[in-house]
Amino acid sequence: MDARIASTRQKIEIYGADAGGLANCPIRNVVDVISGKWSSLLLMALAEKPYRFGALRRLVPDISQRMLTQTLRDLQRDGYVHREVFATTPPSVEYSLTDMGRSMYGAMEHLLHWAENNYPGVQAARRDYDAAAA
Amino acid sequence: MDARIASTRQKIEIYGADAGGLANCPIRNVVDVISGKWSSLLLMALAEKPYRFGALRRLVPDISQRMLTQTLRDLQRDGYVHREVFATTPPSVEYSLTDMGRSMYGAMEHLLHWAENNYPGVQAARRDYDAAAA
DNA sequence: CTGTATCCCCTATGATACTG
DNA sequence: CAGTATCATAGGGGATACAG
Repeated sequence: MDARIASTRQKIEIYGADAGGLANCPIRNVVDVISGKWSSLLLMALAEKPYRFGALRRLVPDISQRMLTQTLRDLQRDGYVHREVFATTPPSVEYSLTDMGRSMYGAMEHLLHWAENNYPGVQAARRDYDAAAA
Repeated sequence: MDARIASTRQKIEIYGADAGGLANCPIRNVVDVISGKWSSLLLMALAEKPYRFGALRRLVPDISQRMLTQTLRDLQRDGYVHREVFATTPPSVEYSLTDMGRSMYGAMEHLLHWAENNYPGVQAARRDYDAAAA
């Protein structure tokens, strides 16, 4: 048997069923964060340069304040985003990618680019599927 | 202004706010599918070789039949997975990656590998964050 | 300016039972 | 074997109001 097959099967079995179920699956733990409704957009923004809270809000106009706060906190908790408070009046807070955040973004960037370049193909497949179903 | 910044800002503004909101965002449309609870695991499996329905079920033991069916159908609809029915008795169905599926998986693979290799760092960041909060 | 605190809804997922 | 149908549930996400 191909070693790669055994390897992947093992990974799936390990992370799929046993202790803690998927809770301990690295893939799940990382993908979960970037799969939030706003995470990829915010990571894209912060990959360019640091932004303040209000600036991010303007950049992603239809995000609610609650979700902006929460998504940033989640990204910070996992070590992707650094939060720095400046004791100005009124206070300002700047968000930026950590080294780990940049590293992770470098890995997910491939997928984002694929999405942009191949979206027409996905749309076409979807149309075909829906047409066949009708 | 850096052209890359303008480019990304434009993307975010385009996909963030206007016609249809995020509904027409390529990134969202692609990431949504792979961000399902089981999608990445199933894509990993099918990237190795084609599998039959029951085999996938055994490979990912804690997926419900309902979710296996639905996830596979979603992946098929977007053109990542091919579904082939064999007129045996009882009938058997084989799932495999399409060319587009393999292409997409090649792009997301970077992230999956990053996750496996850097999960300890994420866990550490999480511990630190939680410890500081307590 | 940068958040928290509530309330509410909707969708994703699960459990179970049934079918060609 | 490979699904579909139905019911139930938890949590993600939005709207709004309040606070340091």
